[in-house]
Amino acid sequence: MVQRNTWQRERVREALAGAGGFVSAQSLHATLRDENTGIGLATVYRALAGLAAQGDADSLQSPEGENLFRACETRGHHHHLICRSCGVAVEIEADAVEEWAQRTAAQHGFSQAEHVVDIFGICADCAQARARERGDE
Amino acid sequence: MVQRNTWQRERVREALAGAGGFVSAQSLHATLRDENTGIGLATVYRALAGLAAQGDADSLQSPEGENLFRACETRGHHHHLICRSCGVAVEIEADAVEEWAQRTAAQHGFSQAEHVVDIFGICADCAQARARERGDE
DNA sequence: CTGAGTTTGAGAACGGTTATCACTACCGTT
DNA sequence: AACGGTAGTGATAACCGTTCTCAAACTCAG
Repeated sequence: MVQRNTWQRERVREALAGAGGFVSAQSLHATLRDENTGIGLATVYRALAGLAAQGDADSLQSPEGENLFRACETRGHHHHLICRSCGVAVEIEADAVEEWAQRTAAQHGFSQAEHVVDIFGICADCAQARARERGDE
Repeated sequence: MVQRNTWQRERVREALAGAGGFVSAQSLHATLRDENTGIGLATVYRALAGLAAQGDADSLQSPEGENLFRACETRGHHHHLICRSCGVAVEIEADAVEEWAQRTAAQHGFSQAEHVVDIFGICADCAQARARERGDE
């Protein structure tokens, strides 16, 4: 099986890179649809799965159960600080946490430890925007 | 709105406590169905959501996107070390991680930080069981 | 250019979760 | 103990994100 290059895959890669933060496959598909590319939803899912598999994209589950993807600058293992409001994500490295996870797993006799460490919050911009809106509720 | 006590909710609570590790709403429903309780799926979901809301149960998303629930001994915020193979879960406290999460969020201007920190691995028992099976692959 | 074989895209299928709604059962009041 | 307002229940449909299906289109080595 030889992987072939198609313009669709390339567009998905571009769209992902252009998104900036984490985006769902659905919204990525919507974006591409707006550009009249006619790319199918299934293709977007396939492309994203491929990108994630080769490490060009990072994926995580949102609290709502959606899979979110992001083009990753930092190859390899790292974590994210994600804005619940606008989706912007900051890549964070946490050697201390890596170490803690391994140590904790070992202490309890667990092997092959993997961990999920992500922080969700409201970024400074969104916090300001919200402060301005205050007064409705 | 006054919360009423029903035997269904009680059965869900018992079943959850009896499960030991993390279980999905679906499998909990299946278990209860096997006992000829006739409890509906919707009721199981409602009961679990209620338990989770009052802090009597803890929920997390499995990598497959299911919501898993577990009766929690430790009230309040804590994390889990979960066996990928048998589902058994160990409650872990990680003040250092809490602190790290808050600090990291603050450093990047994020507020209202929540975090997801869970470790998945293979527990000692399952690791042994697997070692015994080795030779197939 | 040609042909084998991968990829695509529309829609169906799927699995988990939530909403709907008529009916039931809980529980404070009488 | 009977009553009645109302929260809870359960069968089913609706929903939503994701994956599968399959004929047609496209890619690329030869």
